[in-house]
Amino acid sequence: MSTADRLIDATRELLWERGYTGTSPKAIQQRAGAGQGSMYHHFAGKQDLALAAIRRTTARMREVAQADLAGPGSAVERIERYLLREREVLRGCPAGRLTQDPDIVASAELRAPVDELFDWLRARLTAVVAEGQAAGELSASLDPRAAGAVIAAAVQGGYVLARAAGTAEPFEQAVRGAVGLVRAAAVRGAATTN
Amino acid sequence: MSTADRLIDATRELLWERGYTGTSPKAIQQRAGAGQGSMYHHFAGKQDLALAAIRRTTARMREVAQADLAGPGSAVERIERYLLREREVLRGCPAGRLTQDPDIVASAELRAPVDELFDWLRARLTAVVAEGQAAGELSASLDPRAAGAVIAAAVQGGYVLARAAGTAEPFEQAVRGAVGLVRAAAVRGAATTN
DNA sequence: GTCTATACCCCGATAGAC
DNA sequence: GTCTATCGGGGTATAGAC
Repeated sequence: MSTADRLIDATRELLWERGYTGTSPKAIQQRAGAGQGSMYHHFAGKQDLALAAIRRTTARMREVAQADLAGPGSAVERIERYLLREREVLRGCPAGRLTQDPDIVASAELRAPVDELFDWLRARLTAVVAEGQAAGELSASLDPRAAGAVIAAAVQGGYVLARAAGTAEPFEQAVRGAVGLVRAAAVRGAATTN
Repeated sequence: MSTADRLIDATRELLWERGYTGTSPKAIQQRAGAGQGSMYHHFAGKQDLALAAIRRTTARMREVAQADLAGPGSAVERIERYLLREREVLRGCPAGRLTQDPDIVASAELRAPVDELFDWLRARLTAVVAEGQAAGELSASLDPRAAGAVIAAAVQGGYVLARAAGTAEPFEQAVRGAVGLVRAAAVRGAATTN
C-alpha cells in the first residue's frame, strides 16, 4: 500500500471519527506513519487530502448500497435488506457525519461527493419503490420520491438518535419502524397472488 | 441581558453553526461582546459554558415540540403538526448537530442533555401513536415505539440529506414521506366513523 | 466584574537539505 | 520521496492589576 493510500485511509478514518475541523494534518501523518514533508509531497494540503478521502468513502458506500438494492428479491425485500443491513451504529455514518461540518458544507468541492452520494441513494430508493408499485407489490398511493427520501432519512436519523443515546437501540427502532410502515403500504398477498 | 446570558446565547449560536470543536472561547467572547477575563469569571471554561448553552437549547426545543404534540387535534394531526412545522432546514438541528461532535459524545456531562431531549421526544411520539391506536385512529398493527422512533429519525435524517444537497428539498420529501406512511397506517374514516 | 499580559502548545503550511 | 527547521497565527487557560 502506497504512502498516498495510507494517507487517504488515515484521513478517511479521522474524518469519520472527528470530522474535518477536528482532524489535523499532524494527526493524519501519525496515523498513516508518514512525515510532514511526505504528506505535502503527495497532496496540496489538508483540503486536497480530505477531498481524496471523501471521494473514496462515498464511492465505497455507494457500492455497498447498490449491492443491497440491486440484488435479488422483490422491491420490499430489497428495501428491507438496505434498512436492516448491519452497521456500526455508534460510529455514525461516514458520509452523513460530514454534513454537519461547516467547512465541508461551505466548500462546493468538498460537499459535491456527499451530495452526489445521497442524491443517488434517494433516486435509487425511489426507483425501487416505483418498481414495487409497478409490480403491484406496493400501494399505488405512495409518492415514490417521498418514500425514498424517508427511507434514507430513517437511517441517517437513526444514527443521530443512537449517538445521542449512547446505544444502538434508537437506530434499531427507527429502521424497524421504517420496515413496519413499508410493510403496511404493501399490497396484501401481492407477492403470491398478483 | 446579563453578560452571562449573552455568553450563553453566543455559545448556543456557535455550537449550532460550528459545533463544539469548531467553537473557540475567543469567538464566543467576540460574539457576546465580552472580554477574556469576563468569560472566565462567569464560567470555568469552554466546557462549562457549552454545558449551560446545551441545556438551554435542549430545554427550548422540548417546549416547542411539546406545543406541537400536546396541542389540540387527533393523534395523526398532532404528529403531522410536528413533522410539518417550519424549520430552518439548512442550518440543521441545534441538538442533532451535537451528536456528531466526538468531544460531546465522549463527555457524559455534555451528552446528557441531548440524550434526555431525544429520549423524551421518542417517548412522547410513541405515546401519541399509542393514543391514536387506542382511539381507533391508527392501525393496531403498528409498533408504537418503532413508529415514534422513525418519526423522530425522519426529521433528523431530513436535516442530514438537506445539508448534503444544499437545499431543503430532501427534508421536505422525507417529512412528506413520513406523513404519507402515517396516513397509510390510519384506519380509513376513523375520525368520523369510529 | 472586567481588563491586559503572559504562557504553552497546536494548527496548517513552506523551505530547503538529503 | 522524505526529513527537519521554521513560520505566523490561534486555541485554551491562568495571573494579577484595576
